[in-house]
Amino acid sequence: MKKLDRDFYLRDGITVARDLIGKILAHRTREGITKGRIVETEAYMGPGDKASHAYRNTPTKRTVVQFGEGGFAYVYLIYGMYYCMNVVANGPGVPQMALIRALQPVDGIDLMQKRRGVDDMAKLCSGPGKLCVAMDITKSAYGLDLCGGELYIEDPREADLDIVTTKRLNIDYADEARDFPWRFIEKGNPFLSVKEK
DNA sequence: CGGAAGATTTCT
DNA sequence: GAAATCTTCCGA
Repeated sequence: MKKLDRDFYLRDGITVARDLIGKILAHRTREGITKGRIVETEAYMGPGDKASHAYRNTPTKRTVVQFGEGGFAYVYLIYGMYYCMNVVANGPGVPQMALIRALQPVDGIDLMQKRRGVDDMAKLCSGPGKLCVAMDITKSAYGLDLCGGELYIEDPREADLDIVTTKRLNIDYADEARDFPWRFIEKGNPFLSVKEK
């Protein structure tokens, strides 16, 4: 299977987020390799997007990788308990990214079950915090090059995916940014973080 | 320098 | 519905 190359990431955050649907996220660790098919993402567009950590357009120790070149992993701790994995999009100086919200387990499922302490496939990676536990993505993955051999994304070249666009979740504080239609999911997929109504 | 709040999950 | 518990932002 072909790895996504740098050019894929050097586009705007919305395009990258939408195109990531159906791709395979892979993480190679000492214990073994885990892979998951991306079924849900959200785009965060930096300045002008109040839900983004880069809203103020000033790099901090935590967000500095967002301001670098696309194709790197942005991992951060949320609520002091869980990690969330993002893919940096666009070129240097443009803090846009795609948050990976849900995966469909593909490889290393026994490893995921062991890390999560859960057997139910549908609950292994159905949320940003969960999938990071299942894939063993922690701050040590911060800033990894997705074009490298440890953490990367493969392209299975699936055709005719049915992608649905919705509003983003859990950002009620972000005023008008709440209503931006920047969440992308594969229609009808049973591994989404929130079930379709 | 101190307090507040958040791109979440899990259990009651 | 609340707790767990870290990083960052903003006001004093």
